[in-house]
Amino acid sequence: MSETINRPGRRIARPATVTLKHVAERAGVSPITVSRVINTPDAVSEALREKVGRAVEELGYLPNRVAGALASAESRVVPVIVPSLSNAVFIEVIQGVQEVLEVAGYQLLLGNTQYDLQREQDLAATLLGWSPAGVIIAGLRHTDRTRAMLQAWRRPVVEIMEHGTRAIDMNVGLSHYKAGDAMGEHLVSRGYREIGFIGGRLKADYRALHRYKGLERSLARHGLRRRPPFTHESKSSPQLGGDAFMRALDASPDLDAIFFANDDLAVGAILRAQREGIAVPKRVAIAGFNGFGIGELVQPSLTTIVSPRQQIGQIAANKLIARMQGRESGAASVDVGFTLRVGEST
Amino acid sequence: MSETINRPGRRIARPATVTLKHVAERAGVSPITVSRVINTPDAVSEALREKVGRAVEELGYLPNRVAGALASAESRVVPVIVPSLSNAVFIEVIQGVQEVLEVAGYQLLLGNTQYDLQREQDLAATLLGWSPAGVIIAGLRHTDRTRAMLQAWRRPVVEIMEHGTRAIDMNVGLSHYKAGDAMGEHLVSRGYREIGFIGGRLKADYRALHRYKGLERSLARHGLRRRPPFTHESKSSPQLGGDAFMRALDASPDLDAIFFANDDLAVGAILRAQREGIAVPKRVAIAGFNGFGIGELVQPSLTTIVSPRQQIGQIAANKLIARMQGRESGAASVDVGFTLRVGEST
DNA sequence: CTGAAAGCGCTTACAG
DNA sequence: CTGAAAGCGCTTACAG
Repeated sequence: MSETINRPGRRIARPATVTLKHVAERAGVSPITVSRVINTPDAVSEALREKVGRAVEELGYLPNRVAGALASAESRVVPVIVPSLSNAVFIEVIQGVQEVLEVAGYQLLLGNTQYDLQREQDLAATLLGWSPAGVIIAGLRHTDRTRAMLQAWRRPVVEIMEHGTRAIDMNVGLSHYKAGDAMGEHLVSRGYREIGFIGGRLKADYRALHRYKGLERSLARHGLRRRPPFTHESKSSPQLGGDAFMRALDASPDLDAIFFANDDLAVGAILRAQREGIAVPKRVAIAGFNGFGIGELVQPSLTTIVSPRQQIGQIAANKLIARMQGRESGAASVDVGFTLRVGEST
Repeated sequence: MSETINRPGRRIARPATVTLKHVAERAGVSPITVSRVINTPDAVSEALREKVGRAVEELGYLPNRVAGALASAESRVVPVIVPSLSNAVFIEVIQGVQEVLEVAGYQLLLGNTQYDLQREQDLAATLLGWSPAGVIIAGLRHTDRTRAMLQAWRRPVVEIMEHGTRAIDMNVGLSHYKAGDAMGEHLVSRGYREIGFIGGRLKADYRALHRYKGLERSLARHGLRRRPPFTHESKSSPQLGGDAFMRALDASPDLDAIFFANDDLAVGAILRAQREGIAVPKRVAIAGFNGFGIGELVQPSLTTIVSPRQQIGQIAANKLIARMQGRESGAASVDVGFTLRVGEST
């Protein structure tokens, strides 16, 4: 299956690939025509479609997307750059993006920054080298170079997860600050007065920090005590949530409610409380953020803020595709909002 | 930022991109040299590296990976084709793959077949068009054309999740049949005699079916009653697990143990049992498959089979990279095995 | 509806 | 350690 080609100044052994040219020869048409049959079948006669289709079949031709991308200066690939894959939130967003991209014939190129903005910058540089049709990237916060790079790039960019002004191009997300504030209001309205916050890596996960800040604002509004967050450095998990919960109660026995940075932690706390015989919400109330299904099943069920995760991915992908296809994509910035889901835990 | 180029038979408006040539001019060297500095910096003098590096900086040059891939007939991209993104198992596998690929400088191209082998075939055809360096694909079962396509392809392929003979190339996984058998043996040894199985979409998710078959074999060995599986058509979730659990007990009150196709379902059943006041394992034992962390936190803790998911991804990626770099990758086929984790639920 | 020519931005395989 | 020439497999922008 391998042939050696000899030409002046060149001698290479490449696997004998079936190319557009071979298909064209077989079908007795020009390569251009084959290209058309493949890319814009509607602009071509039925007879041609059939003739070329047969040649494609017989030769087992696989279009070389790389060559196509180089010639057209655009590939049907969309990088999705997220800070983490261990957080189910991003998985659901990716799912939403993937669903929509697939239907439109685009491929998803996965980038994981691990909450590191420098890594994000390197990743963005590499991924832009693929001439993608557009980019979806988590967050509004980037290095100056990343921003400059994406801004200078002349293709659609959607920043997701948080909603704000000053987006590079398009933006789909919600206000984490308002979400934290809303949870604060809920807890206060339920009569809780000694309210704490548990969350990890708040420097990197600044959206979680915004939720904390929102909570703080709400507490300040009611003249309640604002405590520093109980933090940790490992990635969130139910196990960690349970441990952090016990530590926090130990350190601050006066706490009567805890807002967790996410549902993973909060669900872990509820399960741990159950095991330890700590009454929730009687001894201490527990609240989360995300709205994962499991929160409705644990006992007591979890009060949490539901973010429309999959929807964020879908909207972002749809806006991207609209713009890539030259259609209008609606408002540049979309606030998808959030919902407070009150469970038994508060 | 856009220039119009006029040449015989051609007139296009393309954004003015900085290319290798521009960098070469700026640095006063040839494009080949720039290419070397970028791709094999060790094979180049310190002075050159600096000179070229400066030009790259000044011009904000981003290497065009598409052109590179076309010229070298290989891209530093690896498609990972999985049947689902809503199943955490595949997420963890993807995480493992991603970690390893990133370090080696490869990008992950995500493919989701939605448990549809025809879609898998189309996806594989498209993704091979990207001249990837290798392919990771879930399962040993594919359409004949997919198999033929991957077999004819002259680059490394790793089939993951299940272990078996007759792999296309390399294989990393475990025997789901043996896992089901092992769980059967465990349940029988605990004294359970009326053992059921709950799992969905067993035709598509044939690995879950293998676990059921393994259970059946174990039951047959002990002369115990083999029941048809309780199935459903929606995707697995704790919510669904709880519902299916109630339905199964309703339909077959004599059940004294249930093996769930996965931990999502089993955890849901445990939480539901708790709400309904059904004693686990006294009234009915519950077992799962996966080994997710949450299973250790629910009450009673879940007996399950732990599959090394992240490890599967890592091993697969490492084998791929070894082969792509021309190194030996060890055995073509790796059985990663599984562990029975006995909790309080059996 | 169909085709000839040129070019996309790199890398390869030599020679020096 | 460095460079000139050719080519990777497509698509674009015309003309017919």
